[in-house]
Amino acid sequence: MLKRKILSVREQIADEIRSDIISGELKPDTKLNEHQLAERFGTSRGPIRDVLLKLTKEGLLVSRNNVGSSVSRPLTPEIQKLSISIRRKLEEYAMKQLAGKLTEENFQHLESIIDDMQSQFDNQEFTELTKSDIAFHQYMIELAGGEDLLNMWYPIIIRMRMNYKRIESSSKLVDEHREILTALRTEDAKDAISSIRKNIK
Amino acid sequence: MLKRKILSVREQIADEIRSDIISGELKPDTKLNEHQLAERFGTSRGPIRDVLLKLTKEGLLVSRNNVGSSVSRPLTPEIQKLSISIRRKLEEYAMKQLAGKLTEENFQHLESIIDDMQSQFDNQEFTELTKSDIAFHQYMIELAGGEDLLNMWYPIIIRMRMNYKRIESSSKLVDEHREILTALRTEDAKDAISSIRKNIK
DNA sequence: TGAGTGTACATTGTTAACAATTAAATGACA
DNA sequence: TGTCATTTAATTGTTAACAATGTACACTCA
Repeated sequence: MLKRKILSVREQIADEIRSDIISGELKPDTKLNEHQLAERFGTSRGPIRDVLLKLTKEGLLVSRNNVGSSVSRPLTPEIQKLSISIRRKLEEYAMKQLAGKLTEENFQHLESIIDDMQSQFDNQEFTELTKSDIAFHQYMIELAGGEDLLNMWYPIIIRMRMNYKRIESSSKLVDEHREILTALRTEDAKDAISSIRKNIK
Repeated sequence: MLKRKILSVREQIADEIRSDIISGELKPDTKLNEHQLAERFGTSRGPIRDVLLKLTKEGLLVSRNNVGSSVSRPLTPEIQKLSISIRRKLEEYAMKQLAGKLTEENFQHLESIIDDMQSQFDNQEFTELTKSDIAFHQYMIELAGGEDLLNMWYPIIIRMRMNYKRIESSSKLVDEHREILTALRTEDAKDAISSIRKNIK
């Protein structure tokens, strides 16, 4: 049985603003007005401030005291490259922990995400596809290292996605993820690691 | 001339709670009560909530909806090891950027931090010493990669410091930092990288 | 006795009014 | 006309009251 995750109001608001940023709907340097956001989501400014603080800590926003929050600029190519190498290290670690250790329930969950990805790709819903991609890796990260690993991983990957274009140019993405699952079924971590290496670039 | 940094009320509160956590005064699993904290710092609960959210994003606290925040447990040895290797990657990157490129003003600032460290070590003020240690590296990280690099680096190092004991057992710490500065004066990044490698363990 | 239910309390979540700060617009003066 | 001071408006920061939620304890009933 698939357990439905309950999201708090603030988490839902955060998700929506995150989507707007990685989809490019909110462009870099756009200033976010607390009052306007409160109106848009039908809440007071309190929860909005919480969300802005959270997104700032994730690197998606830049905040200045008494001035406000605005959308971050994309990473420089150097930092982007560094981020990729760090993401690799984190996910290779996760693969090593998980290889041959996933339950059937885990596989089912991951496969259902891949199914989502397939239909999102077919329908050219690239923002949703990006979110599914993140969800897939996030699920494994959490399984492998819990909240601590997630706390290291998440800000890095979410920030990288701000200048993510590859997803529109390649149809191999879904296959790559199927390959990761196949590799994880074996005890040997080497296959898993090489499959994740292929996927992260 | 040394510019004095102005800290907002919330930043000061965050600093103090951070200190309490890395010093061990606030032990793992201790629950933080918003009302009590508000009273302690003479503010309302609003700013306190902001701080708790920030520290949660840094990994020092764990929060559950409608329940509250409590101090995180130390990292497992595996994750700690992984954190060290990532921190190395980040700081080696910084060294590569900075070698031979620091201004005299930069050196002065870093040397003044080392002086602080020396006197804190002499007076056995280990919590303050840890904070100076962080400040030293943080200054370089910010110079090398700005806010983006800092956002990746900070949660990792601050979380690691929760189980930091080495600082009490070694007197080489101050010397190691002097060596880093010496290495940074040369153009060749290799010395800088090897000196930072020695320091991070 | 003990599983389940209900109630009271403590704590977090939300709201709207108010204060403080910043950025923009206005006007005075050289 | 251009620069600087002053005022004004918009925005963020803070507060305290109120609402919603979760926890702990007492109670019921088999």
